[in-house]
Amino acid sequence: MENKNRLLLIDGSSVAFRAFFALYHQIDRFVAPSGLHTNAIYGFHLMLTNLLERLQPTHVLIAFDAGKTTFRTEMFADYKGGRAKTPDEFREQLPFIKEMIEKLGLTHYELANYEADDIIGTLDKLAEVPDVAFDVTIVTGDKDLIQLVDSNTTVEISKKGVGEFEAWTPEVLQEKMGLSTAQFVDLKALMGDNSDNYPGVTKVGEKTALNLLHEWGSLDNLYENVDSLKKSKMKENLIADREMAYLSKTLATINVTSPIEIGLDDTIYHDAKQDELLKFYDEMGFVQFRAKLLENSAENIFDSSVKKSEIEFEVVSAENEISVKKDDFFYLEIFGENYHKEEIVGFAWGNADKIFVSKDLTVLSKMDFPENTYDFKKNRVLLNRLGRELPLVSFDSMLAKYLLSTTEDNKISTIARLFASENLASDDEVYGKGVKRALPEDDVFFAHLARKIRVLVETKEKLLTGLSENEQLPLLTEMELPLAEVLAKMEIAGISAKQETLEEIGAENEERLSALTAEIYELAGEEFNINSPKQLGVILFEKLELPHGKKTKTGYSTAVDVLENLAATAPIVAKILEYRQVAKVQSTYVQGLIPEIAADGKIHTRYVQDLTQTGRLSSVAPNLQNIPVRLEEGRKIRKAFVPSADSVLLSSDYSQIELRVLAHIAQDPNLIEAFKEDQDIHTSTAMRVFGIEKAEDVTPNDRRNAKAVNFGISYGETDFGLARRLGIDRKEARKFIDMYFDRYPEVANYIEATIRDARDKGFVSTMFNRRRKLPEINSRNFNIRNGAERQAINAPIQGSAGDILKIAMINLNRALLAGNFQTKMLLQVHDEIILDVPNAELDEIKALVKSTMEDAVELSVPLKVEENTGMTWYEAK
DNA sequence: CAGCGGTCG
DNA sequence: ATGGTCGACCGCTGT
Repeated sequence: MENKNRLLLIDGSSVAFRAFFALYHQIDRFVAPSGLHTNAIYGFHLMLTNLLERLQPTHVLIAFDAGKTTFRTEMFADYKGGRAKTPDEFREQLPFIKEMIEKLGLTHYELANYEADDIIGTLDKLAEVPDVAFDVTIVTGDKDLIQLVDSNTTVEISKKGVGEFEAWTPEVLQEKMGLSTAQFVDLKALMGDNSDNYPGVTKVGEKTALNLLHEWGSLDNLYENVDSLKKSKMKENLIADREMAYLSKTLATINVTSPIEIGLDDTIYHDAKQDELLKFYDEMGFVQFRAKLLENSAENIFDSSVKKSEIEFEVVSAENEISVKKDDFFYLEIFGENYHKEEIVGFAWGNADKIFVSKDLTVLSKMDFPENTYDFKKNRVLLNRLGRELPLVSFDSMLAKYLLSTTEDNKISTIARLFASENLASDDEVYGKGVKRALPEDDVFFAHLARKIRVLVETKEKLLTGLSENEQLPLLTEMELPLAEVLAKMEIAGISAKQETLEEIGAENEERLSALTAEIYELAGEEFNINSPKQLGVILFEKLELPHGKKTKTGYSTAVDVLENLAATAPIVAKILEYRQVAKVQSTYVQGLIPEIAADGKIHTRYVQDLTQTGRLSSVAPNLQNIPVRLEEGRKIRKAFVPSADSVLLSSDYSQIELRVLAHIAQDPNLIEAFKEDQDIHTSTAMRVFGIEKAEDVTPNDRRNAKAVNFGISYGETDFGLARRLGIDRKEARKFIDMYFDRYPEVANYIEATIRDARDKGFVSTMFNRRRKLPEINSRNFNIRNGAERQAINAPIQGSAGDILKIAMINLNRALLAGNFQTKMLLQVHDEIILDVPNAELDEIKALVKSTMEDAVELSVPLKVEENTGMTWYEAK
């Protein structure tokens, strides 16, 4: 297999046509400076780069149809007749596609009187010479070429979009249609081809044709035995259309001996013609491709010899005098992500005139730090480990970029791609990936660090301008930056976790797991891996023949809702559910958390501040925002989290913050009233939606239904989803939702207005101007568009709630400092804060936290905070 | 590395 | 008719 030649054959005509329609909806966005439409050119390029990267071919040929008339039209005048005229916007792009192919270092070819298919078939045949050993991949939009699949040839049919292909091999053909390669043409002979406009046999479509071939094996054999068919309309049609069937077969058959004037050697994949390609991209207005090409990287698929622009820097060590200007940028480098553990491997600072780099950590203990950085929180934690307190900066490029757009990551190389004049190689490219990751030679390493500084310096103004245009500057300077300082403090503090407690739980779990395993094997009658959904599916739904519900892409679903329906009738299922519960706690929370306890007996999570689409935080290594609470089984884990000496844990959480935010944003009078009067919101909704007069007449079931509706609304839930979740009739669910909107009309208006606004502007905003872009909101794909609409409804609600807690944390941090308290914030879990409170401060702190959180912002409804204390996190809930 | 499953708000 | 609830992280399996 190794060193094999790989030939990629592309049906250029059909792929270009696909590309044209894939991006047709955005045709007005794809216009070159000259006015030429470029959607097909652009899409073709995308498909091409995708294929080249994935398949790594050594030889490539892109074949095109030569013109309207071919040998096939001579045989059958109507061949490809009746087709709609190709759109002018498409035809005008074809010459440019061919030009682009040449500049990319690839070959295209067309031949008078023959179709692209025939060129491809002929080359495919040439590549079959035994000792040349080619792997051939054919890419097309047209199923006809499937007739070429064999052990060396795969045919990929382009599906939706520009990146999706369906691979056909002899095995796939057998599996999907029950046909051999040779039978494929007979299929076309019988069923004809609508788009090529040859009819095959009257009234015979794919289904009938397949049945006939499965029975008779081939067209020839079918016609040899046609008389023995029992009398039917189909028999008459077969006999009457015999000639047309054979003509169709001829038309469908690809000519693999076309008189082409090129050979395999002409298709060798050369390097791109860089300068010409750049010029071409400029003409087309392809900024992204241009940037990608300029990105001087090993990964660059065109050419790895792109010149990097020079970078100047000075290497500094402890003996040197250290010069830092206030408005310099600085940047600390570590290998890996976990700045609580990893060492600083280098750092840099500077401005547009002068950049300094160093590896000497003693420099860090002496230098003053400037006011601009990238990822303040990381720098604060790293320097804290060196015993230095990094003063708060005034600008953080990572946070600025995150606020501007959450669609991409916020790496410096990404910032460069979007905002700088020149791209920056990614860390993976410079340092290597996985086991190969290593510190490069000093000159390479320092140059990379210096380039990072150069990008940060160059892009600051653009980022600031962007924020200012969006009215997001306060979000950076008054929210994310001060928050970064608070989060750093929390991460550094960590939360004490008792390994013994986890081990005790672990030992218990192990015993239960082995007992459960034995019982499950007994009930199954054999041993298998209970953790494998695949093996489990076979046991439950094949061996034990339990009724299977939904299926997944890879087999039967064994998800909890499926199993719960079976638990009552099948004892093994109940045991499996119990096993799953224990196994989850054991692997993720016992075995997962123990190694995360640091030498100081604490767990130091990292809050990722620049990730979520809505503005929430996330927590990693470990995630302390999903410690079990719902089921007692897992909730025990919380017993391992304890306060420091002479202190307690205080947990303060906002009650119903998202619904309160919804009430405020939507300005719905009924919802506002309910919260103002401090009614139980689910009971209140039950009364309004179900028309119940007195609160005491609301049954637990009514309240449960109302609660489901309340939550579902802010997610944009449909009647189908609500019905499934509540186990009720879909019609009834519809009634609930309609009644809800009737009783809370402004909520209905909010949803409608938000979606309209999103369509209009392409993004939605929180109360504090945090944005979420929604590029899919105008998608023509029903599912994608609906998904974006639900995100549009939810993001301002979830995001505003997140913003409010961030404000509360900042204010609380200030209040704790001002009051000189020893109390420490430890954790944040989306709507709650967990604090370590010395007993002596408890009363005062409880009041302070509550008021700070409740007064974080003034809404049309009051914010309400509930508190719990305990000697473990388990008790403080 | 993707897919499944499960944990949280 | 379609598919049908938002936002996250992590462990295990199987290729």
